Amino acid sequence: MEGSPSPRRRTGGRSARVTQAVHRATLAALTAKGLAGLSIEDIAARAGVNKTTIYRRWGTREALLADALNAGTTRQIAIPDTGSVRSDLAALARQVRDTILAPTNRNLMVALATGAGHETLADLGPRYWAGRFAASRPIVERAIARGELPPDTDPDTLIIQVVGPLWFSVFGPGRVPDDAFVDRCVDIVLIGTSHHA
Amino acid sequence: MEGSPSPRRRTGGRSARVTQAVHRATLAALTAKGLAGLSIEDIAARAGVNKTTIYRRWGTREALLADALNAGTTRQIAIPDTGSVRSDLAALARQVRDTILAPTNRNLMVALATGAGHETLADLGPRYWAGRFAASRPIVERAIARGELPPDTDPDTLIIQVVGPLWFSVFGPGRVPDDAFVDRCVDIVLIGTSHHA
DNA sequence: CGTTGCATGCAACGTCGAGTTGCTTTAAGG
DNA sequence: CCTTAAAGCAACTCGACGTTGCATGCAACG
Repeated sequence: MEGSPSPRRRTGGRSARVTQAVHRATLAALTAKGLAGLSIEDIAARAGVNKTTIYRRWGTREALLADALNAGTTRQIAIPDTGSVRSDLAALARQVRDTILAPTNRNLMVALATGAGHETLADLGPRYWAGRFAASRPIVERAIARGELPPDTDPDTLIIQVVGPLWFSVFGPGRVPDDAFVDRCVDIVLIGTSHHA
Repeated sequence: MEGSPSPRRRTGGRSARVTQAVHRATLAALTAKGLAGLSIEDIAARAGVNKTTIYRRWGTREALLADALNAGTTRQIAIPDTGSVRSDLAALARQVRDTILAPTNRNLMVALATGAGHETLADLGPRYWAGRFAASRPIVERAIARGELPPDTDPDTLIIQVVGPLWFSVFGPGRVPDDAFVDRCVDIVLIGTSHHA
């Protein structure tokens, strides 16, 4: 069994174009209408593709979402490297704030949080965040190397503590963190981390 | 016009029972299935009520949700008063952590965040959080009175900074904050706040 | 350059839940 | 006990979902 010659699958040209268009359309629809009210027919219309194509290639809405998010969140982000932890973190924090304030990304974050229950979408959040943390980690590592932070500082924990308040204030009470608040978040964590050892 | 005698509305007995049953059923359905996949027919079935009743009394799913949440989130929470900020905040933080870890409340939080866009649901989040902050504020005020915190400390900001990392780590990367992490969040903010002045 | 057959487009269909409507039944308010 | 607001019930329309059969197009291979 399986001895048959590889069945000549078609990955180039049109198929690739369709895949890309559908991925884009899925993310667009997701950020526009949120996870609820995300219909395959809508996505098909946005992508300029027939709905049967989507049904045949992805089957369920969840599978499509998972695939689109995996393909879409691979884009890299610029991590600041200014020479000091304080300004690095401040820049990162402002960047995070601006990101989560944009309605587009808001819906995406909420969708990731919502998907934590679903079988198919459960690992999307962790996967996404693993990428973000991996990218941000150097900030802390450089700081440790410079002697600005204790050597046993855990990068991920520190980042969570800086970014957490911003995140919460936006997604919880719905406040818009101003620059002063952002800087305060950075300072408090730096002071607290240094004095903790 | 409007001179007619008050039209004898019927709020007692059956109507009240129906209202309560529907409210309960709505919250149950919400926490069970999330905001997506929240159908009026399902709610009607859970409440043991005919769906036409719901359609006639509330009209849209959003209006029903708004009403049910407003009625449901009025329940009070116990705010710790142990004699020191540190243990007060630690107790509060653990309480928050346990709350957001329960799938039931998870869905509710996500629903509140999701509703930020909708016209009808937009003010539910802020309203809910205003209640929580009002309840938690005394912890900080007592601390200031005791001289444990600088007099110009803003209670809401401090609470955001303590709770934020917990919230983020649960709803973002999906980590489960252990007691050590929770305590660390409290300590860092207290140290940072004291040294900041 | 021609052939093959995989992937897509297209159209029609069955199914199901949402939401509506007219009428009947129950029970609150007097 | 009477009136009538409010709830129940049944049937209906409508639209979106998802499926299926067939025609078309184009990538892969000779």
